[in-house]
Amino acid sequence: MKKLKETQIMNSNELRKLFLQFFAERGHVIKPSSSLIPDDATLLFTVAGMVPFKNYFLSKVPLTFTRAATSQKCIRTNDIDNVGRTRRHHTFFEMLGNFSFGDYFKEEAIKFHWEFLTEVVKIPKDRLYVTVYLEDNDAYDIWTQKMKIPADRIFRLGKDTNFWEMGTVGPCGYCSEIYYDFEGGKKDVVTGRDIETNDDRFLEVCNLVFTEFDKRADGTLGALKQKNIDTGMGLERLAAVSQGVFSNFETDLFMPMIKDVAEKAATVYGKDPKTDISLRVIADHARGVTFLIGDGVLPSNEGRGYILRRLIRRAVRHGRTLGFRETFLYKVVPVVLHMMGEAYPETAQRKDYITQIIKLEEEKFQETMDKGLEILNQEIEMLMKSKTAILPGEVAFKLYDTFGFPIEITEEILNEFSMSTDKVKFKECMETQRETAKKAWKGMSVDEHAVPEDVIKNLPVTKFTGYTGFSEDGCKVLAIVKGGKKIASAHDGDEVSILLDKTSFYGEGGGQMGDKGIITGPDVELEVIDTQKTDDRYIHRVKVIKGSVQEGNIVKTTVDMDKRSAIMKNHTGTHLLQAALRDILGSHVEQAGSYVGDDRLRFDFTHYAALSEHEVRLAEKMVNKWIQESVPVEVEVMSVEDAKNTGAMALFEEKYKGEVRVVSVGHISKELCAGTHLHNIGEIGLFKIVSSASTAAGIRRIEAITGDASYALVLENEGTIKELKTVFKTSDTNELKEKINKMLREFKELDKKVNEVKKAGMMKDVDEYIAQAKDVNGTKVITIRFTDADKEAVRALGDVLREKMKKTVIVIASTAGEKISFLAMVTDDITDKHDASKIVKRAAAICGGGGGGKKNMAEAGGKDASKIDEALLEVEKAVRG
RNA sequence: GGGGCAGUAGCUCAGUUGGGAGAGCGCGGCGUUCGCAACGCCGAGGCCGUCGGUUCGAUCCCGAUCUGCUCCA
Repeated sequence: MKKLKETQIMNSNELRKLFLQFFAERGHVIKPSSSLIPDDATLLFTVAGMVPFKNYFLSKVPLTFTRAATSQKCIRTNDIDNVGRTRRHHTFFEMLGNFSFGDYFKEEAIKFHWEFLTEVVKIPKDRLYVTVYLEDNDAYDIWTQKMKIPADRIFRLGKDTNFWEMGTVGPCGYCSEIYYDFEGGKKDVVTGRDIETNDDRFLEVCNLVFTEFDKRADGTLGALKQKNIDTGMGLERLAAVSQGVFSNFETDLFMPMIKDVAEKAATVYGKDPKTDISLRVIADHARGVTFLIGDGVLPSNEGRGYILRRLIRRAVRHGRTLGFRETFLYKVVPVVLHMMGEAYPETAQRKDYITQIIKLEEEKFQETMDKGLEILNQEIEMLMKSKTAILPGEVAFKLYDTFGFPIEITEEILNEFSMSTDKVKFKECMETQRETAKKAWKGMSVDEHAVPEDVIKNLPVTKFTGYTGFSEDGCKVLAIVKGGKKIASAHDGDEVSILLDKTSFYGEGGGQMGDKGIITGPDVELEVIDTQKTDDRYIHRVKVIKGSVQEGNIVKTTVDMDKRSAIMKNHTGTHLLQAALRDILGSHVEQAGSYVGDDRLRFDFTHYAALSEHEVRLAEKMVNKWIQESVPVEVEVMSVEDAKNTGAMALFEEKYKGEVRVVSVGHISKELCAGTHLHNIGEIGLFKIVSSASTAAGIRRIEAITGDASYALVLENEGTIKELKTVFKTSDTNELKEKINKMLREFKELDKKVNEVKKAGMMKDVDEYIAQAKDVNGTKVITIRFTDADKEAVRALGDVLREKMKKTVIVIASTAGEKISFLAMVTDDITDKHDASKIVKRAAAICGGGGGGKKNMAEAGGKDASKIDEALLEVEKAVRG
């Protein structure tokens, strides 16, 4: 390992701080790292530093600042298989970035970064190379003329590396990158191709993106309204350069975990390439899972939770190659947070919770592994018997696909038996699975009620007036949309979406469902079925009941008051429930989703164990106690910073909006929330929890009702009990319980007795039946007829007879209501001559039925009861042959 | 969103040409024993996830649905 004397060695905490400080001094607003879960449904994770600023770049929100800088935590899993094998691939990483929204452009961006790298981090200039886009003369000139970079250190490269675009259309632009030369001081000639391909030697330290174009659908480039700067400098790479190590993993960001895990596995990093990979994977994934859980992701079978689960399982799997057989990953969390706690105090605070979740998931994976091992061992046994050494690929795939047993472990174990698996076939199975999933995905239909983006973008933000009132007069119709297209007017019976300049209808958001109600105009009446919200534009889904409506009309919005007030009761109730749960279970309880409707409320929250009956009752009791105190609800509008200072709970990621609403209920609860709330919690009435369940490991769900709904439930329950009391002829509830219990007990006993008596009744005649036996060609035949006999008793009788007799055919016919059933038995000594199944079939056929069974015992049914005797005679014929 | 597997006693599970619901552990009682461990004997405990279809008859076959596990997106 080559130490670079010239570069000042700095630890990553210092580097992060210096970067932000550097840009703060240059007029940038420093934003805290946004959550790994972006406020953007199209993205699974925050994959780059610019993600939280997406709406700024797209001019979707008004700018309150034009320069910003962040150290942003990111997750990328697209080339997860490379993690651990290379020096640079990570799932979790931090991106240092500075951004300009229509403020400074190329020159400053270049100057800032050059200055930061050479003067703050003190990287020698002769170790740095620069790239620009082929046609970007501006950037080229800035580098050569203003920055005085020799021309032989600048390369013009193509689209792959130096042109940035977000998708097929939209903002895009040229990039300029700065590379670090690990082998600086060599006298050889460096070419652009070296920079592109020799990543052992040249490391991209930062990427400066100059967004100035708007790519149209036809591929041509237009000018963007505002020119933006988006830069990214990987902290891990910067640390490697500053600390003079080739691999990111050898920096202080990873070594503590690697050392810790190596020590516990009784090995040393650098000893064996195979264990080194595992150590790196674990160090990397430990960071990823810590922050994912810290940001509220929980292991599950889909979406983000699934990625998290995969990371945990990959790490555990690599732990196995290091020799761990017990849980170990959760013990790495404190090491991660020891390093990162300074920069991410909120995550460090949740250490116990994160540890707990990982431990649970590790244990769960242990279970699925045990299960898989069992199956694999059976397969191996079969292979040994058949003297083959190759496990079919389909079997390996099934083990993986159905039972979640990792293919690597399958291979590892097979190896111990000098066996292998058909990996080609395995991959084939994987591919078909992938394709079928993709095909099914394409079949998704687009929402026909969706309002196209260009309509939204050209309208002003809707003013919501519904916090204070239910109806609003003088609202102007700005757009009417049907089937994804803007239309001029809508008429009787039409179902359309309508956008207004202001409205009293709440658009679905923050778990609270959208309002319903009516919109009326001079000669129109619209029924509002639902209200949605996109980029702060409220979309009313309406049905035209009467008349017609057109753009420019002035209308009045009137929310369905009964429904809305039920929603408000449920929403304020949800806040109280959360407060109670945090009080009872602990501060790790956090909202993991919610639904606030007019019928009920549903609250999902993080908690590692199922709630006991007692805890549920306790929460309910606590909420009701508060309600009886009739505490007023206060709403304050303030800046995000002020809100945080008051200690309000931010349920969701702040959205870089100027102002937020803080909803507080006395000393009980204080949350950032855009929903509609009551004036006083006393209005809730009775708060009743109706169910407590789990939706995934580590996540619980409580459903509750309030107001009229909970009162209705009480009435209903009361009615049921009253009815029961009438039936059981008692007026006392305790007596009712006793009576029911007593009755159940008695019924069971009676049922038993009746069966016994029936059985005994049949049994007492056993000797008589035996005496009745007819001899048919040397075989005895016993036929019996019962009415209303118990099936079990009939069988018992048959058993007794069969045991007592030899060379005998027994057929018992019995009726139960309309139906007839036959039971035929043949003693074991003559099953070679007579078949109970055949006999019973012949007999049942007479009565219009069929049946069958085994040779010594068979059953059949029939319909025509008048022919039972005839059927029994048929038995004799059958025996006769 | 799509596919695979599973759902049977308190727990872990077995149960095929569709025809009498089982084992082990645990629990209760009795016994051998000074006592414990151990063993033996007896016993309680089941709408075979839910609903529908086929059938004379379904734990079993078919369909739907719910729940859990798992892979893919």
